[in-house]
Amino acid sequence: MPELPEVETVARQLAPLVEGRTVAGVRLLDPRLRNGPLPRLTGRRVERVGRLGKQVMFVLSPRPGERNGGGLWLLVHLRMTGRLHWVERLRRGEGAHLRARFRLDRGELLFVDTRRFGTFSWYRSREEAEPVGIDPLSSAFTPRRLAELVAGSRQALKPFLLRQDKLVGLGNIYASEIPWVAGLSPFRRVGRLKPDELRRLCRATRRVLRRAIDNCGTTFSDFQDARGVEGSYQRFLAVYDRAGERCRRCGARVRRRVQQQRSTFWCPGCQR
DNA sequence: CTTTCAGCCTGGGCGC
DNA sequence: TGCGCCCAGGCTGAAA
Repeated sequence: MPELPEVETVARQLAPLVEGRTVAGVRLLDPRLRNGPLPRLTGRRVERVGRLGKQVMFVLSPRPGERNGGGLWLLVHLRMTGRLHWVERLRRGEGAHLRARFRLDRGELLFVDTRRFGTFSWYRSREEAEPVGIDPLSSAFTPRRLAELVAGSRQALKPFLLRQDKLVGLGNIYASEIPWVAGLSPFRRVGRLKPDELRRLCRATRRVLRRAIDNCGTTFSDFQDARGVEGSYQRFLAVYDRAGERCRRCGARVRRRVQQQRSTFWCPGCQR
């Protein structure tokens, strides 16, 4: 479920609970999580918890006493239903869909994932871990840069926004919300957007994401952040999951259409 | 380059 | 209550 704001929320809430802690033990309960032998984590200190694209990033110290050993960048991709949950100690009833446990010197970090799409990956440097797409909240994301990304592309706006090799972090909800805020139709060919429209798109992207982060993300059925608290951005959703309802801006009926196998929501009245 | 399709999983909601 | 279908905040690889 998580897109950039939800992942950012998880990382921010996990950071004070986990940073500075030392890994005391790891148990992978789902063999699908391994796309290779996981390096030894025991004894490493969690230096930092953050977000890299749509993934939660754990920067781990070298193992004490290990020769030539360096730091480790562990990325957790939550995909659709993954959740990272910090607990003082595992209680009964928390075992459902538990896929991995990271025991710390205080508390425990649980990875829970109903649909089992989530993945772990690890790298030896920040550069290696860095995604190719641009982070829309970074200073590199400008109308000018956006113009370069869309140059010559015939792709429709909404599918384009989902491309992680161009922009990292957007998913199906925000890829519908952003065009609404920008007043652009999700079916517009991105290569044909005018400079003024690209500026609006750029600004809308940042505004939507910032506001979503300020509200701890969007919560539907199964998203919970690190403490089990829910986000509240869903009350700001203008079009997503609102097919048939009135557009707050122009009063027209919001519509839904399947675009590249995924639901797109938009207002035909004010998105051009 | 772009789109479509199937697949990876599990569960909730709906109509009958 | 049960069954079959559709839906789901992500992504990949193969094929058209």
